Amino acid sequence: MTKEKHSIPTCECEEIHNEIVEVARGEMPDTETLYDLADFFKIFGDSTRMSILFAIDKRPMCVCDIADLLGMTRSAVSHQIKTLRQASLVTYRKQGKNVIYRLADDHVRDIIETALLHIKE
Amino acid sequence: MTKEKHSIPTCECEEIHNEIVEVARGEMPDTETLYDLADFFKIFGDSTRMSILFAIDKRPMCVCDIADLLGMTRSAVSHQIKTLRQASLVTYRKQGKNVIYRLADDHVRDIIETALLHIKE
DNA sequence: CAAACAGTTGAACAAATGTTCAATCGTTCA
DNA sequence: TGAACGATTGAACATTTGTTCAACTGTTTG
Repeated sequence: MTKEKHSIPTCECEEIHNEIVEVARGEMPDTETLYDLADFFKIFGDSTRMSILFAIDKRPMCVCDIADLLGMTRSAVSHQIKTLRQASLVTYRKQGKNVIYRLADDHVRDIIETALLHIKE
Repeated sequence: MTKEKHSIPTCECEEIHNEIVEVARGEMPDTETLYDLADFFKIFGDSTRMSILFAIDKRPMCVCDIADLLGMTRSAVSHQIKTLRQASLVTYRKQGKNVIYRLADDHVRDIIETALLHIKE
């Protein structure tokens, strides 16, 4: 694109803390880890998905039950469940015509518990 | 707006687990908590904000330093920092012309640590 | 005081995300 | 086999979200 206005559009203040910036740069996680972390949290960042996680927390349920419980269409639930599956937050088991979903492991509960502590100051 | 197609657009299967749904309904957190939780996680669900959190984790820094470290404009950093401040994830201290940002508390580190465990299977 | 600079803000634009709708898949069971 | 049903999927649409740009605040310092 060879488009340049003033060479770099970023910070140009030289006066402060250049050593600190360099040290911090060396300690940053690699880009992929940062994206993976963000993607992981993105899953929790939707109240519908959060509801689904709480719904199946104690009692595994099928899509139809979840839809009824949360007042959503089955389609919407299915779309969100797919997201949760891809992030390995839920697993499933087929049972007759139904697909029963449950939480994948205990990390999920731990993370939500810690978050609850934080938002209650 | 008085628009109704088939009374309710949700799940209508009656065959399964109505008791389970009712019990689960009684155990759901209230709506506000669900939204607060989702909003809280939403903050972590962006790689830029995640980078900022890691950047200031060990060493408090000013906006200018962060912008330089992450290759962003000061404006973009400031916008994101505002989000982090509103969620009480960072605090600041004025120092001369600069505003030095730091992590607010240890919950933040705990949550990120647990997430790191999860994404590494 | 006025210039310089760190930082903030709002509007506009572009990209990502969630829900709906309709079509489809795959099991079950009459 | 074929109808019924639970579940999934893709495309379209509306909403949300992040970055850029330009203007502005407030503090420092010559």
